[in-house]
Formats: sequence, structure tokens, C-alpha cells
Amino acid sequence: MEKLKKQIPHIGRRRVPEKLAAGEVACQDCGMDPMCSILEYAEEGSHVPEGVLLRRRQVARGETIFLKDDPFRSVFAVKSGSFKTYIPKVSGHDQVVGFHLIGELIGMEGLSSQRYPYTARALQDSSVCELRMESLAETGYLLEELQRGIISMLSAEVAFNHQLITALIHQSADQRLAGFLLNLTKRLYSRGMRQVEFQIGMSRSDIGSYLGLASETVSRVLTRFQKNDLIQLRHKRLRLLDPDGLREIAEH
Amino acid sequence: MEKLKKQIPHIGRRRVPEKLAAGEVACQDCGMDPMCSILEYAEEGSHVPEGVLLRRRQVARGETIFLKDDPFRSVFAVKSGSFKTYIPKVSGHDQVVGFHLIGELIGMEGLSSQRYPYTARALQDSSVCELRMESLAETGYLLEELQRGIISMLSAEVAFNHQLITALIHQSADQRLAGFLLNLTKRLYSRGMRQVEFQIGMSRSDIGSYLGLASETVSRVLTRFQKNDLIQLRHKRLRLLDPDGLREIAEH
DNA sequence: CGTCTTATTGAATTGTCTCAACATGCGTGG
DNA sequence: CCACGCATGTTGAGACAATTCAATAAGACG
Repeated sequence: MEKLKKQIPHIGRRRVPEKLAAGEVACQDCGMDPMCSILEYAEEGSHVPEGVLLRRRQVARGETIFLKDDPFRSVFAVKSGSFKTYIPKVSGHDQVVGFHLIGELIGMEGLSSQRYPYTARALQDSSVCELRMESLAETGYLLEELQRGIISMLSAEVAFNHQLITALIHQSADQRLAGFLLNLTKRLYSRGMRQVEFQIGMSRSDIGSYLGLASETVSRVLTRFQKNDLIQLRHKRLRLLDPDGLREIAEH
Repeated sequence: MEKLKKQIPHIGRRRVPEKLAAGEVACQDCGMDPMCSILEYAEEGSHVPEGVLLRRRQVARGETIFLKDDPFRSVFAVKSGSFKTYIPKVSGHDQVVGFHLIGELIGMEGLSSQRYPYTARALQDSSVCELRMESLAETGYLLEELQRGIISMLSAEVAFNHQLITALIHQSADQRLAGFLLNLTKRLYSRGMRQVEFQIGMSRSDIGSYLGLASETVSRVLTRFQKNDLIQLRHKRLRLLDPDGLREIAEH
């Protein structure tokens, strides 16, 4: 990603100054930025058709932006709010496969099969930017840089999943949750969200599904963390009081 | 991958007929094939430098082809034998993150960070082909088709990992092992290995690490499968006697 | 042929799940 | 704006699958 910027250094500077709504990620902190940059740069050559990049669509809490097995059209970036991606199950509980925070991308994994492998639903009122890969492909317009960005992102995703798998396998409920909380705040921090307190959109059962725990276990562990002054958790507002303590637990 | 072949239909036909050593995967069944094909095709234009594609290096059992955090150089394809990839842990057991059978690729995930995220070790005497991405990149030679192949492979990998995560979370030891055995044979079958009996290179603890089970549990379940005439397992030779029975268990 | 590693089997322990009751929050409509 | 009802979260007790520890058996390899 950073490499990409170095290759096209004039990008970013020439970007139109943006007005940030409260709680929105800045473009330079957004995961879509490398691709947006390339597209905007390319626009001068006017090869990019209209409607390839749709900016800041509002998505209401509970709304889906695509369903599992929908034909792959677009990659989305979360501008504000948060999403969960999950595989719907007939037998009761869905399987949550990911949380997508501010500045992160959704839908990339549809590239191979040309179908989305999961449903994406807003956990709270959110907004997204949409990159219509379909239109891009149709015009035969798939810049090498763009592809490189995609490759970079996908291989990062794979690495992250390896970590997740390792975590799920060997770690106790305490370790998983400590790691999860640290991961959340780390991700938000890297996107420029530097508050001490965060709104976590996901429910206990979402977290449980994602981490392979019963929602009751999630609840129990979180209250215990709270009793030990590791975190503060009121309703859906989270504050890490003792990140080092959590790290201690996560790494054992 | 298939799409790739359609786009360049003359590829494959023009390939030099190869002599297959016993137990080797045929080039047309190998995961590297789309990339090899492109490279060979391109050779006529003589843009590809020497030494980008190294064919059939022998790797002895127990030997590593790269270590975790080594600088990323190449992607490898397994021509014969099998490999495990794992994250070494100071505290005793390593975490196995993947098995790589005949015709499958290793190392792709190093692309993003430019370092290998795991160590790759031969489970038995094996041979590999090596694609030196480094040299490719240096010459500025990164075909769009090649990139598309990589993207396709990576997003398939992500999808597979989602499945794996789901499996690890909700499934019992029996289900995981049944699924694992079916997956192994399915992969071998798709690479042209059609024997009823296979040499599985991995130990019980490798399997346990990979599936998140104690090696004792793996052992117990496998012997139970054997008692129920689902499989035959002598030493390291495996035969599926009742795939439907296994499917029944895996899908519950 | 003996040694070292890997696999099997047994018995006791434990972390997490399930089931269940209760509490709290949230959105809706009156 | 409040009251109601449903969804979500908390807490407790019992059940159970898989782990751990341990002892033995069976291969692998020089």
C-alpha cells in the first residue's frame, strides 16, 4: 500500500480537500485510498468511465450492502460506522466471519468466484464508498497498480486469517477476547481514530460467533475483565483501562 | 484459473511434452501452470530473464524451502511429495497453518509484507518448481495475466480460510477429522492423483495442530473411524472405505 | 539390533457449552 | 413522553467433550 503511494508520489497532494463529517475516516487513512488515488490520477487521461467510484452512500443500521452469493460487483470501503460479514445458516445462528471497521474494505474476496462469499450488514448507521469493479473490468480498464493494490490487500487478509486461526485453535476464551479487544483498538488507531473510548457496534453473540464462543461466555469474560479493571464497558461503549494487562493475557 | 486458460487458449497445447517421474503431478494439473504457461508463452518475445522459473528441485524430507520472516523471493509449486507450513513457537509446539499437496502452491502470502509469514518444510522426499517473483519484479515484468492469476488464487485462499475458520469453531473432533480426510483426497483427486490409497506425510501432532486438537484426540478418533469401517489406516497409508459415511459425519 | 521418535490407550481434570431464570436496554405506538 | 414488549445481556448450575498426564506399544533409522 505504501509502496503504491511512493510509485505515484503526486497523488494525495492533488486530492480535492475533503470535508470530514464527525466520525468519518479521512481519505488518506482509508483502505480504499490507494485505489481511489490511482483512479483520480487516471481521470486526467479520462479513461475511467463515470460511476466507477461512488462516494459516501449512507447505510442504515441493519441494512445489507450485499448478500452471500450475490454476483460480485463492487468493493466497499467503510467511511463511518461498522459492518459485520457473515455466512447465513438455516440452522439458527449465522457464522460471523469478519468485522469491518472505519477505513476497511469489504467484498474483496468475491473476486475469485465472482460471487460474494458472505453477507455484509451494517452494525450501526454507517456510510460507504463503492468501487465498481464490474464497470472497471468491462472497460478493460484494470491498471497494473490497481491489481498490485488488490494483491497486497488480499495477501494481508490471508496473513490475518492465519493469525486468527492460530488464535481460535490454541487460545482460551480469555486470550481470544483480550486479543480481540486489542485488535479492535489497534485497527481503529491505525485509521486515525484516537479516542480512548469507542462505540463497539457488535453484539455479544456476534463476538461469540466470530471467536467461537458462546455469547454467555463472552459476557462472563467481559464482566470479569471489568472487575479486574482491565476494561470499562458500559452498554456498547468500550474503554481499555489496562492494555498491557490485556496483552499479558492475550500472549499468556 | 480456468478463466486464465480460456483467455490464452493456445497455451498448454504448445507446451513441450514432459516426462513424468512416478508420483509427480502433470504440469496441466499443477497450480503453477497458469503462470508457467504465461511465462513460456512470453519467452518467445524473450522478455523473461533466465532463472525466473526453476524447474524440479529435489527437497529431502525434513528440509525447509524457506523460514518464517525470510525475505520473500519465490512462490513454489509442489511437483511431488508434500509440505507443511507452520509458525514456529518458542513455547514447544509449532502452529501448523497449512498442508501443501502435489500441485499446490506455497509462499504466495509473502507478497504483501515481502516476508514469508511461515516456515515451509517437506513432510517427505519431495520436489518443487520455483517461480522467482523477485527477478520478475526487478525486470518490471509483471504481466497483467499473471497478476490476475495471483489475485484469483489469493481470493480462493481467503475463501478457503473462512471455511476452515467456520469448521474449527463449530465442529467436533469427529467432524473436523472427517472433513479433513475428505478435503485431502478431494485435493489429490483434482490434481490427477486417482489412487484409492494415499501416503499421508503428516504426523498426528501435525494434524492436531492444524485442526486444533490434541494429537491423542486425533489418534483416538482415527482408530474409531477405523473400527467403524470408514477408513483403513496402516502406518501412514490411508484409504477411504466409506466416503459417504465420512461426509455424513462431517456435515452432521 | 537397540535407541529414539511417534502413536495408542487409559484415567482424571477442566474449560466451555447448554439450559434456564432473570435483568436490562431499546424501539414502537399509544 | 411514557409504558409496553421484545431483543439483548447477565448470572448460575450441571453436563460433557476434549485436554492433560501417564504408561505402554509400535515404527523409524542409523
